[in-house]
Amino acid sequence: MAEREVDRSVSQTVKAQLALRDQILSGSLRPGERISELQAVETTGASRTPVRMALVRLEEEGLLEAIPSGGFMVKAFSERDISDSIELRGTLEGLAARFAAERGVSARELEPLKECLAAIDELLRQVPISVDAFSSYVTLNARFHALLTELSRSPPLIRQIDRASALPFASPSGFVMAQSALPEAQQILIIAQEHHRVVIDAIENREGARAEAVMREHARLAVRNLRLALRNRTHLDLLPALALIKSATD
Amino acid sequence: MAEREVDRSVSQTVKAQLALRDQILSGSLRPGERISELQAVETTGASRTPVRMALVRLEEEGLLEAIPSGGFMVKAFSERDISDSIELRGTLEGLAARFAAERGVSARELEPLKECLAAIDELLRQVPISVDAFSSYVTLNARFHALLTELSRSPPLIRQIDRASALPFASPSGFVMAQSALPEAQQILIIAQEHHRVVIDAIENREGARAEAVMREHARLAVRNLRLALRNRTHLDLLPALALIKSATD
DNA sequence: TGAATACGTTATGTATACAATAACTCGGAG
DNA sequence: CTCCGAGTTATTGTATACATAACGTATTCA
Repeated sequence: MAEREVDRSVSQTVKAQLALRDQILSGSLRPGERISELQAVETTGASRTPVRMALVRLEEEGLLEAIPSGGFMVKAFSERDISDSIELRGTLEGLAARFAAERGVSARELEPLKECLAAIDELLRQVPISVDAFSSYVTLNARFHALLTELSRSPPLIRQIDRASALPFASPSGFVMAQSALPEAQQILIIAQEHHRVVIDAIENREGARAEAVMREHARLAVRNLRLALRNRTHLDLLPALALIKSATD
Repeated sequence: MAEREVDRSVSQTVKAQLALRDQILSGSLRPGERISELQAVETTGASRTPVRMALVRLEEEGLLEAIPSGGFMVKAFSERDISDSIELRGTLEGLAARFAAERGVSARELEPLKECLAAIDELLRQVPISVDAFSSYVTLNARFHALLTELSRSPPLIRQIDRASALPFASPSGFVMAQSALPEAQQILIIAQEHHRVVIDAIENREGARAEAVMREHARLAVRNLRLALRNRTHLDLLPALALIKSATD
């Protein structure tokens, strides 16, 4: 064995996967760029076998694309790919909300959602919102969406939503950060929070159709805001996740 | 190198993946059963590295589940998991139909869909439908759904639908075969065909909401029929794909 | 001078050896 | 008789060596 430093706390495969994902999302690896296994071995510290397993997982996750002649490259996305992904996720979350409403949710299960809601309310009281508060918002928002998804009690649906969220631009942190650069950010967040409130209310009152509708509207709001953010390209360098957008790199 | 027979026409990884998937779907490997790598090496003819890559892919595909202590087991599904997956797929196909309607589709692009429709009409003229005709129907139906999905022109959505369809019970062949055992099969297929007709009409007339609604109804029909099929357990041994249902194995 | 082919280099696909961990069994003690 | 523990075995995780295919470069021929 070489002088390789082996971290036994997590598996080499997971370590490599996280490291490579970071490199992709941070923009170290550009869209369309081929990923060299040897290079990945050096940067991640794992050997080729776990690196290859990580590459396969990232391909299935949608961040990488297999090259026919062999190997993998960083996938490139169009602006429409991204807005479609957001709408897709909203559609799935709408289904989750409807399932939750139709199948019934106890007050105890709604408790953490309401706590999340209250915490976000607290943050939004700041005008204008600080960068730190925005960072907290991103975390809380992600937590809210994850909890809501769980309420569906449908493992296949939860799994699929996780997949849809794996695409970074569709993840809360992705598009919420995009919105943070906008002057309209505060107003947007207030509307989004209103959606959160309505979906909980609809679930409590077992109104499946209303719960579904508001989550879809929530996604449409996000799509509109993404478009706005992409028009204001001046702020886009703040958004590493959006480095994946093909057209932005040209 | 041992006396191993190496088939160089396809990659060992793909070969192993196909072989293992077959074993799972055919019921050779039962739900909850642990998959031994060594055993998989023997049955697939590939070595451990490609076998492991195949296992990772099948896990991402949803057929396998990682065991915390290491290795993989065949995933087990409840009846609700399956009906949820069908509804999930219907929801995604509804979105695809809406995208197609809203974004517009040329007559030329609709041509293959209409050919598919006509071919199915031809099959359904037989009363009662033969087993061979049913087999053809499964193929044609899968083709119709695939073509419809393509019309959305949304790579992320197409990808996600493929994923949702990877779960065999949600795939056309899976649940359509389940329906084939039912005495009501013929009537069901006629209604399903009517849905196909409506969605094409809606797309032609650029009625997004109607296109989406009919695909969702299409899925709800499938869910109802799956429930019917599961009540008639006498026919279920004909349906290897449904061997994945947890409760059916008890 | 340009194009095509052959050769060399590099990177991926595959196989296997080695290491570490988890499960199982057997034995002993309470 | 049961429960706990140590040893052993089997299986997975990791590393690396080898095979093969693709790409780039250089040289030669037209």
